Amino acid sequence: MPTAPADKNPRDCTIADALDVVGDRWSLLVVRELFYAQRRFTEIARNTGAPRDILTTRLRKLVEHGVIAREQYSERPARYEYRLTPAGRALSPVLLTLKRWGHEHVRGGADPVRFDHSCGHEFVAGVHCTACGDTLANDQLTLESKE
Amino acid sequence: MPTAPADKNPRDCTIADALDVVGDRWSLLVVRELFYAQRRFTEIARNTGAPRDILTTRLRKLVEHGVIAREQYSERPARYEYRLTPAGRALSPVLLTLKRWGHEHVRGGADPVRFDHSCGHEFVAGVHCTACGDTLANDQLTLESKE
DNA sequence: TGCGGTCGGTTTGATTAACCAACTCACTAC
DNA sequence: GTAGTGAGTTGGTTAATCAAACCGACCGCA
Repeated sequence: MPTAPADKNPRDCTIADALDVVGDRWSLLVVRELFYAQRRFTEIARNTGAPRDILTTRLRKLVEHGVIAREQYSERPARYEYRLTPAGRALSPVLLTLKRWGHEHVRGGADPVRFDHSCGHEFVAGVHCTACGDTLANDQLTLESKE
Repeated sequence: MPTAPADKNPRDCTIADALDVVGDRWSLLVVRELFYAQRRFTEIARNTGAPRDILTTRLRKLVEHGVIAREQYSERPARYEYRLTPAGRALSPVLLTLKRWGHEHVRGGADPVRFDHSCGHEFVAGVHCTACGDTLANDQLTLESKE
């Protein structure tokens, strides 16, 4: 990866922007559950392990940032479920690259959860340049900070 | 955040494993700085905005998990710097997908930091299946949980 | 010999957030 | 009418966070 000039204040950076929204212990696990089509508060709480009050604040924050949407599925009693918005669905590359990293560099052995790709093989995420299609290798990126 | 709340992670999942290591507000920003070759405590503190004491605990945790290494670069006075290990370098796909998401779904407008790929175009990260090479599209993944 | 500055932290003390258990409210089903 | 469920709230406690000050070992300069 590229090198950057030493600035004096925290960087103006879209990685930081992304982390402001999903850079805590629970948010990405909530998004994971919604990818698994677990849309209900209680299911999400159970599958993530997040305390219920924290989950409440995280869900609100994610709704506020347009990552998920809260929809009523029952009038009486009032019951709600959560769904990914397009912005939320766009997080799949982040989850898939994290999954691979967690598998290869945190946990050894077999991954307890496998995704199969429509090509017939297990899905393992790789990253490529959307312009030329080449898989990313070391030292191929140059920083172009804009003034 | 440092301590994972007593094994409350009901889903056995390598995404959660990854987040146990880098799923807090500062860790990925630290890794970002190391990608930018900012290796010193003071530089990392300045460029991330992390409080110095928090940075101390995060750096120790990342060393502990093998993401970064602490190396002495001066005997007297004793001075240290941090470097990415191969595991740390393997986080680039996570940072690049987060960067794209932050740009497209959190901040509008131009990305303040651009990477240029060796192909001559701006680098925008895409995700593909490492088996067949196809770019990921919706509804191509099937869950294969193993019991 | 003294003065200012750097580096890599640690300490302090106040604020904030996370956590957990128990509780509510509005129902449904028995 | 008792039990259970879903989606949260509430209260009390612990733990993490933060900004700012402090520290020790140097280094450069005069």
